[in-house]
Amino acid sequence: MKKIEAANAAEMPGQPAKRNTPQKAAVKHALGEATGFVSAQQLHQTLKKHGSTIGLATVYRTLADLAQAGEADSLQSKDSEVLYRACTTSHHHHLICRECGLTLEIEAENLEKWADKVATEHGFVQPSHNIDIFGFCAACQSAKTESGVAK
Amino acid sequence: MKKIEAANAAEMPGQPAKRNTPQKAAVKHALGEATGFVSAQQLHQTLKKHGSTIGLATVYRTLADLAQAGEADSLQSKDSEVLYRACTTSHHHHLICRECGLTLEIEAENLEKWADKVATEHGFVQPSHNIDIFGFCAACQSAKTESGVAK
DNA sequence: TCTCTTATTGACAAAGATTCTCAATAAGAC
DNA sequence: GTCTTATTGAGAATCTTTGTCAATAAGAGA
Ligand SMILES: [Zn+2]
Ligand SMILES: [Zn+2]
Ligand SMILES: [Zn+2]
Ligand SMILES: [Zn+2]
Repeated sequence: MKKIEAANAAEMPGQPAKRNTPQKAAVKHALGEATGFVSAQQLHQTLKKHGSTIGLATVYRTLADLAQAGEADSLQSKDSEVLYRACTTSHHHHLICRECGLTLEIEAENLEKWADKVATEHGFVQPSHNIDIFGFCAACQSAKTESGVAK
Repeated sequence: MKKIEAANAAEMPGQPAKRNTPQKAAVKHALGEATGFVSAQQLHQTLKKHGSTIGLATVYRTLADLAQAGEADSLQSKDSEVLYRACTTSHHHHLICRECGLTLEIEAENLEKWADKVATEHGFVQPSHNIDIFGFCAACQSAKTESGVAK
């Protein structure tokens, strides 16, 4: 029969208690090692390549948890898959070419502050953000113009 | 045999000439009508509901074109689908609760300028951006704390 | 207006990504 | 150790997005 000793101190209406497992640690570590954004599938491959027998579903679950906990940021790739990045990684944003995919890293101290301030002002905690700028790079720009597809 | 009179003025190495079709117009219109972000599937449903016999693939293709042309912004939903929004819609950003999904609209004139400036400075044209802030709203925050799942 | 070339479309298949199911396993508390 | 149950892995099941291809119809030119 079930023990109903709930009132002690760490769960009740909320979610059940989380457990620490080597799988979660592995995903977290792998995400940290990765440079830039990576997909769940990629991480799974990497982990297996390093000997882990972790399941794909677990990678997805862990990544989703990390994102929800604000420990990872996610982004949508052109290839219709979700990419993740550890939040600790030197934080920066991207300027991406809609045509060729060229990506430049952007830093903006003020922006970081602004984002956190907005969140805080509205009573939100553990703020994080997704900021990406898109456009057509100089190269693709001229390529288009030259080929007559101009304006 | 093919006519090779290319050199006249509007295509050559680039893409073939685009054509205007009622389908494209319909998607564009539906996207404009929509309030906020919508998925390709949603738009397809809406269009069919309004009598259109447009194909799902066409909706996807058109949406992709619009996004590429900078006429629509896209965003990744929690439900792993891509959401689109007509660029004309009064532009603003979102502060989203990672727990309950509560979404607040954020406006920031300076930010818009900043984003466009960054793009321009790096030689990019037709700039657009995705800026979203995440966090846990006050309600979800206290809910967690109370339930002991706190920190 | 009539023709001709070919971009576009729609239905369906195919590919992928993400989630679900469930029996087996193993944290974590006692 | 023992017990409860969160977590896991494998595979099925879903679902979103893309590719295929014959049929259709813009748009340019006659
Ligand atoms: Zn480019
Ligand atoms: Zn930032
Ligand atoms: Zn909330
Ligand atoms: Zn903006």
